[in-house]
Amino acid sequence: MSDSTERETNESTTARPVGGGSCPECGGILLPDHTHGEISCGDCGLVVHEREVDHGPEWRVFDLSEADAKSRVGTPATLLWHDKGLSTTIDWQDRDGNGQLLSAAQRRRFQRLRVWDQRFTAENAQDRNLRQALGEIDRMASALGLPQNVRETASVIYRQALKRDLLPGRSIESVATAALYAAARQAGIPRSIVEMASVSRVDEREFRRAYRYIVRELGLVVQQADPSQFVSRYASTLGLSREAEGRAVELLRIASERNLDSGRSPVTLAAAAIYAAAVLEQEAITQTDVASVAEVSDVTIRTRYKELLEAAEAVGYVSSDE
DNA sequence: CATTCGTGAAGACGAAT
DNA sequence: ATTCGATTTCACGAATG
Repeated sequence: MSDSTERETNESTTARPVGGGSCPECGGILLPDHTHGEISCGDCGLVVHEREVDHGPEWRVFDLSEADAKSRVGTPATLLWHDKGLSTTIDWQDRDGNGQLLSAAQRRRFQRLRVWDQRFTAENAQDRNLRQALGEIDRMASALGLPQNVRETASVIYRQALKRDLLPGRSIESVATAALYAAARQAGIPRSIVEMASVSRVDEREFRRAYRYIVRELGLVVQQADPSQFVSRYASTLGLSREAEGRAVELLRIASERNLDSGRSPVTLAAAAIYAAAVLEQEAITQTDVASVAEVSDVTIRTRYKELLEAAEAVGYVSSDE
């Protein structure tokens, strides 16, 4: 786990741009985005790392996802492999109930039956899995007010996790939550980890673990959430003015210029900026109010909002009084 | 009296060894 | 598996208004 793990609060991981290639999910053309150093599928919009995609005839992988990378060679037969053939219900031996060998014609016949048997059990199991997951994604997305396109992206991510056999050992619910969280961030309308956990049936810990896992294994590119994306939502539930909201965003911009945002949670920064902006606009809200809306502690707001104000003064955005 | 401020200790987490 | 560093939180008391 060297370079592909990305702290939620950190900058995006590096990826080398490349042209061509096809989407591992839907087979569409991959489009390089040079400004972000990432690649996305022109058809389904999935964002993937270049690192794990074909770069030529050589297979060269630098981290521990070698097995996954190799799994991309050859036909995608994962549909048939969901249980690794461990639960075959038709005996593999070409013998009848008395141990006699079957005739050639019967052997062929049973061979076909086996194939169909596996297809049915595999597809049914995956269908059930997918149906439940999609239902959960829909439910959580509604509760969080996330639009349809985010749900679709989440379902694409979930399908890929399912296809890549990432589900065993993890609950459907945790992966569904993780997929939705990632999709919301990719769409630029993030929800906080706490918000996700509050509508999910799994706790924060489990969902975070699943999220790390699928991001790493799927090579998902999820940019750092912009703190200002939380501002308008929190500001409006607090009943702040447009002016205060604008100031909060400006404070965040200044903070980011001075690298005050590295290593800090976007939610914390947003909360601090909102409070600082309210002070500047002389709108009466308490640290506790902001803390409860953003679901961070008031202590953290204290430590951050002063930093923001200092930075703003240094730039001359506000004078030292007020 | 409510709110804000300051501080030390503690928990959690990712990164590195 | 354990350590390390940074961030966030908790708990408390003092200051402010």
